[in-house]
Amino acid sequence: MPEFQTSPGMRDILPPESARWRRFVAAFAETVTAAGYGQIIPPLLEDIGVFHRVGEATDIVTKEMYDFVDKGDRHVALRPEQTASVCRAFVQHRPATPWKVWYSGPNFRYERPQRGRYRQFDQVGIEVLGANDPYLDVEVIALGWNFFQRLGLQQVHLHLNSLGEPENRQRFVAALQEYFTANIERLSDASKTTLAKNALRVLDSKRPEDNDVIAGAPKISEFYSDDARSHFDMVQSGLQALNIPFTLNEKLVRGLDYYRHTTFEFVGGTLDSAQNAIGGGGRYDGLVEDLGGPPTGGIGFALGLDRTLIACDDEGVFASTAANVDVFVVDTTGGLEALIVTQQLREAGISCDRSFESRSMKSQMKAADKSGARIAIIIGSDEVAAESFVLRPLRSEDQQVTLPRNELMTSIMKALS
RNA sequence: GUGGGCGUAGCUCAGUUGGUUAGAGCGUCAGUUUGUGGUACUGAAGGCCGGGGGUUCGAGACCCCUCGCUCACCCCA
Repeated sequence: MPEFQTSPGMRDILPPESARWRRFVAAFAETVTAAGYGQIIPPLLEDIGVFHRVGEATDIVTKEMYDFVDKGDRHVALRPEQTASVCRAFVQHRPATPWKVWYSGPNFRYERPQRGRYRQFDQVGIEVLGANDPYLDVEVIALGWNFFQRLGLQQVHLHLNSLGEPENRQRFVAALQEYFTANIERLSDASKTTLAKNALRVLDSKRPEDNDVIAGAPKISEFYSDDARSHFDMVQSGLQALNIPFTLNEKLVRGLDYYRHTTFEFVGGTLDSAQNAIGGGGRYDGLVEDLGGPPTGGIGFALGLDRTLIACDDEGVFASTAANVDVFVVDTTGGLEALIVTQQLREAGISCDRSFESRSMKSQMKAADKSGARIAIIIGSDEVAAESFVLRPLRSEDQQVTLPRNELMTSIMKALS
């Protein structure tokens, strides 16, 4: 074991996996920029109040934040998620609405790591601020859906719920509180603790002994106002119009307190572990106001990179690919020829690589093969003397040819085209 | 934070009831006469057996502690 290793829950993303990450983010960026979303790059660090304001009763904010006091006595925290930062940015800069943005990058939560759950984990996501149209909810969900399709995922399930308006939600929570309190002896010990903090979250319990009690609990749908119900109806009919399948799930309460109306979660079909939620989001009207801004509707989602890639692996799609170059330069005269030729090729926009440390030709040819290059340029003492070079195809049966050095660039361009 | 499993070469793993210089495959590097890859053969490098302490004549194997990974709870992406 080396003396130093990555901190728990944090890891190095090495090639070729890192290239896959880049392609993932690029695919996401293309999907959402094509829908009019611009990128926001918020800081990793925020005043801790930004996060406190949005989730007083959640573990994410109360127990899992990486927070510290900086040299200027500011109490700051590494962001545990990006929605709060986006809303803070909205309040700070007051862009024209509707403000449609996307982001990608790492977030930090101090949790016990396990597969698909890391202390530093990457998410991509979108947020829209300043519009309440239920069809916007549908657009947002559809963009997430489209992205999964684009990756090639076939077994993603969309779970959908509505938490109604704040007042509906409050009455619902009160009813839950009353119900669970009346049945408290039937709850698991862990759920009793949860109940004391947040009755809503008891619905999330995965402990089998809680199943019966939860099944008999009040339903949020019994508490919807007319507006909440019609908003939700429009979301559902919009999804149906787009042929996006979904499952209504009244137990879907989400982890953060700021959600109103529509909430949804994307679940990987092949993942049966506890980390099967690959993405989720919802409407959070009121969050901007909590951060000191005007009343502003908002909706968005975040997708976990790791979990989505795990789902990709399980389905055998969006595979990791090795970095390849087009040309490999073999130089047995000491390396200066390779130095010059690779420079020329790169200036011409042709990807190429070479060996170092004057290895044997055989060794360099092996490296050429492994590099994925389609052609090798071979330069030995004969070629230097004759001002020529050997162009050897590596992926076809074609014979290698010896050509004058001044035809190097044109012949390679031709061979690659 | 709570509980279970695991921790041997870069990677995947073997290591018999504790017994002498710790093994394999893959990978890496080098060779298989003359300047040429993918196959084959040969060889080499590479391990304080996660770390610390203990039991023992003797520990990779047993015990304790610790660190890390992993699974479940919890939480959530």
